Amino acid sequence: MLSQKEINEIRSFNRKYTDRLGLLNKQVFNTDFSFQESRVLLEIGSHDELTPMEVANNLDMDASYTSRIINKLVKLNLVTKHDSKKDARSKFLLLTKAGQNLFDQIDDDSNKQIQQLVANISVNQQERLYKSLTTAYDILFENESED
Amino acid sequence: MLSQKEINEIRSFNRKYTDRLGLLNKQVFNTDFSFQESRVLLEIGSHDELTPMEVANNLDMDASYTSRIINKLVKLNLVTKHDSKKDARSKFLLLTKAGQNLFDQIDDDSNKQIQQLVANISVNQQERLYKSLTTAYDILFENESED
DNA sequence: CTCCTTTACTGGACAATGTCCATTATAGTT
DNA sequence: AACTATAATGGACATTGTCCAGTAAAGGAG
Repeated sequence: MLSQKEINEIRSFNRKYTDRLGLLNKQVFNTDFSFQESRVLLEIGSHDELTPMEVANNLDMDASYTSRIINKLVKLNLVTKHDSKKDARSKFLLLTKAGQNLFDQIDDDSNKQIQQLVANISVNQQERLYKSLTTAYDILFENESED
Repeated sequence: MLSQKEINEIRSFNRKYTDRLGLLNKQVFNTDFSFQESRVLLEIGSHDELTPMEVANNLDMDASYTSRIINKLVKLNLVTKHDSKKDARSKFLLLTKAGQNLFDQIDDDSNKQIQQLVANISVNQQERLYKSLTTAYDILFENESED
């Protein structure tokens, strides 16, 4: 059982860590696309041939909202919809060349975000941070299915 | 220097950890108040006699938006404004009794959120998680001023 | 096949959240 | 007194997110 003091320290970590990531988000990401648009695009690019519904589920977003975002990405020629042969209600989604380029750029920016996060600490401390976070990851998420 | 693989693992931790906290937020918190309202109330309750501007700065929120939230809390009788004797432009803020009650409740809920986070892992693993996160905290934030 | 229920996707309407700019009043400086 | 800066706030608006209902197809059960 965690003590109240330990719980408070974890809460403190959560607050400062999410604040820091939020700040870096604002600094690092291309302002032409909203955070959610980027998330959807990343999701589509990371798992070929997802359906809109799968995107909504994976990102825990409202189906209608997701649909609108996807349609916006389609209008911007970043994503294409294709008819499923198995289920005529479903579409599956692919990135266009431009979508792939944007994907690569967002991916780069995400790397930059981590580099910024550790920019002011020594290489040794970076290694320690990495180990701490992956330990936490393993404890919290190792017995789960997928990203 | 972190390798690309290490950066990806940290990104993966960030994604899953913030997702998890977000989910727990939704489950745990009293729906009568928005997340930002709760943040403002917690901030006012944690540091007596803040001014609206200080709240906005501490939480990195727009001054106008903060002002509106504070005024809503005042209308709900959770917060009172008092004239500053040093600066007639400023007010300072205090929780009412009801505000203090809500503060305590949100504080409880925040503790519950952490308890949920670790509900399915062994006491040993909880200790390891605690150590990992506080190590990360120290590396990232130990040479800073204040919460 | 027909009826019934469920699922995928979407649009309309709206609610909540957040941003930008201007205004008022006071402070602080010269 | 004149000028500049700051605190607080309201108006207008943009963005983000939610809810509900409708359409079309799938997947049964009989």
